[in-house]
Amino acid sequence: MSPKVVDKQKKRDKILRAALKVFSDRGIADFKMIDIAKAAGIGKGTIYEYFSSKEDVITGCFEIFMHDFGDILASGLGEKSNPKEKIINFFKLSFKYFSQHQEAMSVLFDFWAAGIPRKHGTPLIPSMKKEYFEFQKYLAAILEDGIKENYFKQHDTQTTALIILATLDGLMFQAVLGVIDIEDKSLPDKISNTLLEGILNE
Amino acid sequence: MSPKVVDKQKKRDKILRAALKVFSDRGIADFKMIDIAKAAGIGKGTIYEYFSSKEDVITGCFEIFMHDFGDILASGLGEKSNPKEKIINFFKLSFKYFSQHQEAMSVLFDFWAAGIPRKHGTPLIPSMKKEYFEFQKYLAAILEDGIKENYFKQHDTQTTALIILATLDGLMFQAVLGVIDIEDKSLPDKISNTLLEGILNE
Amino acid sequence: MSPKVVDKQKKRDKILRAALKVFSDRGIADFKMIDIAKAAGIGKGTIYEYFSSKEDVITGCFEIFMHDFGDILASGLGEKSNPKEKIINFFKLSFKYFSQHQEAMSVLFDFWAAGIPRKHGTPLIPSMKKEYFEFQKYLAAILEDGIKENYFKQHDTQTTALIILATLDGLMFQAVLGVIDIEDKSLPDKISNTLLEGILNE
Amino acid sequence: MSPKVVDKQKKRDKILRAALKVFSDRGIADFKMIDIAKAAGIGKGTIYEYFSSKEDVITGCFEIFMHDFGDILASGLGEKSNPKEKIINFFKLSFKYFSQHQEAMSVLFDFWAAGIPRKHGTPLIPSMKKEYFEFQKYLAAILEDGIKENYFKQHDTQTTALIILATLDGLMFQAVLGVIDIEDKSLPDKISNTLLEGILNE
DNA sequence: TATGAATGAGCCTTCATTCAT
DNA sequence: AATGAATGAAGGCTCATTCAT
Repeated sequence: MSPKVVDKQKKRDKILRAALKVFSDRGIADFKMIDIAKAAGIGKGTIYEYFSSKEDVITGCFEIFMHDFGDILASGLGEKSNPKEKIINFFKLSFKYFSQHQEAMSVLFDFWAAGIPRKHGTPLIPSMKKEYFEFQKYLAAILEDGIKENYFKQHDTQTTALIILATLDGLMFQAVLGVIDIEDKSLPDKISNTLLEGILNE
Repeated sequence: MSPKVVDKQKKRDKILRAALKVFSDRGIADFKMIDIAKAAGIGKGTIYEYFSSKEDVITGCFEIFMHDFGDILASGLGEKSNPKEKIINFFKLSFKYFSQHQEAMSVLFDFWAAGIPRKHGTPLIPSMKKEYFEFQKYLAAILEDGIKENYFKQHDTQTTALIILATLDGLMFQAVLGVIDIEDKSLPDKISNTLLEGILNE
Repeated sequence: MSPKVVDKQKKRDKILRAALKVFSDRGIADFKMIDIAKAAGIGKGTIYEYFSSKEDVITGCFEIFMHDFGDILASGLGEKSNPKEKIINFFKLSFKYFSQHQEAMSVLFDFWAAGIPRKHGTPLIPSMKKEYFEFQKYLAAILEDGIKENYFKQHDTQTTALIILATLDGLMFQAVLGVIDIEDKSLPDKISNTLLEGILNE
Repeated sequence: MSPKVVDKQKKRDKILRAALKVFSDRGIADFKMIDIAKAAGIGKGTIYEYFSSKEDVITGCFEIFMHDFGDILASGLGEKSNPKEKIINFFKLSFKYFSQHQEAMSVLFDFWAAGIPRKHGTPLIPSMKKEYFEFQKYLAAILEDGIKENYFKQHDTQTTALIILATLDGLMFQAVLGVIDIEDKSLPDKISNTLLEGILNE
């Protein structure tokens, strides 16, 4: 009488975790649906019980990635009171997340490429710009607070926020390439020294 | 040496220019060989007279892109004597290049994604890391000069070079997304103020 | 004998009625098992408690269709004594049936196509020819009676029966296409005038 | 310099002939694209150089079928002057065509089923009704001529035309089922005797 | 040298059927 | 008995690549 009961959300999540692993190993440009099925230990057709298409898996994967990353940031948010420390902490938390989720790091740039608007067709991840603004807002708020607290000079916080984000993004790419090591504990301070001195009040 | 060779080279280049346009419009993940043939105004089979495979076109395209970009940097290299100006100039020249080659900007991140090493298979652009080191060397040399000239503090120039590169890369991504405008003439100074103050000697 | 068996039969019938509706809406070539389940208000798997396969549902559906249609004919059989009226009545009863079962009308030609013998494989409805002979027998008997009663000329009743059946079938197709309207009460007489005059005794 | 030249129209036609054969052998509901490729002696992908989809092949096949059949009718059109003979000739020509194109006969009823309008989706052959009206027009014109020539009684020629068409269609179905034999030379006269006497002027 | 018709490997997706609950 | 989650066989279609012209 009662059919098999499955936690749909949980299984969807399980598939997405498998997908992330596959994306990381083969790249979004190259993976096959069967790869994900195998990685998730399920049949090929089962994926389509939870996702409508290949693209839907990619999009879903981006969403949990953003969600996870957002959680990490939120969890470490209130820890520091010094505004400069907060920014450094942003780098530290980011490094920590990607250090713990190596797969996410490789995939990040596939996501980027998939988020770029094109003359032809809709990008796979149309929400990329919106997501970017969220991060900008997050950092700009910290900078604004820093100015209010007289810790930072008066300056264009929106642009600085973008520059900080740009640096993080670029560093993540270097990490993926193997040019830098995000486990290197001295890195956040070096970044801070290069990036933030210009906006400090003497 | 013979005119035939020159012609071959010229046509190969023509195809690559067409390819870059196509990559920009559709993304490297999505383009078809026929797109390039149409864009180049030639037959589908003709591409294979100049390239051994689809991958070969992508790789070739990355090469002319790097070559072009290198030329721009080299051409503007000697213009400034002030080390800080040299770094700012690096951003200015980069912005100028991508401003003049909008297609290249969209494709940049496809190239990035194609350069990431994977657990499975060889990346499409295996030379990415090597190229990255070239840029690092270029910037580190400027920074070292700046230290010798007592313009910059003593500091870890290799890491600073990477941070500067990271920022440029990240900003390019923002430009592609439409978050920043690289035509904005105030941008290089803002970047310099945020990035370089920390390493300036008072 | 036991109530269970009756229930089984009843539910099987319910599924077949739902199937007929689905066949009508989507065509036999296009329907899915899930469509029938939904139309019957049951689970997908439940169909397989009553039918061994998709083909079995189609066959079963054809059977109830023939059964229903046969009932209609049998019920109206004895009403007329005039042989010509009996033939006209055959058309009238057929039109009445399909008028009351619009779904059956659309499906009729799917059944036809499914009844055609092929070089490759067995037709879905192998009994089509046998069923056809039943109708031929039914009509030929009426015609033979008419000859005995001196109402009809001596003629090849078997062939005439087939011609009458052919005309009915063809008209049903026109009705499905929307070329004729089987509700049109003048139609049976027009048919009779065209079809039967040739065999009437002056 | 000059590429391979192919008579696109001829090859398209070749594929359609192969398709008709396949439809006949397996039915439209059951055939695979690879069947057609094999029957045409070409590769699977080649079909898609000439047709956009599986459906497009079916539609194209219906078109050449109608074209061929129209040609047969047109070729035998003027041969008879007696209006009754013209109608009989219509049957004779139809029988001749299907006798010479056995494949077309089996497929006819697949086409029919594919022409039926459905509540869900567009029929594969939406032009079926339009085609039907052409035949009706063709026969009604012959009947009208017969009336003018005082050969036929005044009567509803449109309906008679439909009844004649209906009979032909139904007979073709019987032929496919193997109930009648269209090679039987006595058949057209029997049909005429049953069908047309009622509209003859005594 | 240039071409585009031909090809088939390969992959996404569907859906009839199964079976654990 | 009833269910619907799971499955994988199957097939339509794409497109990089080849090669006859």
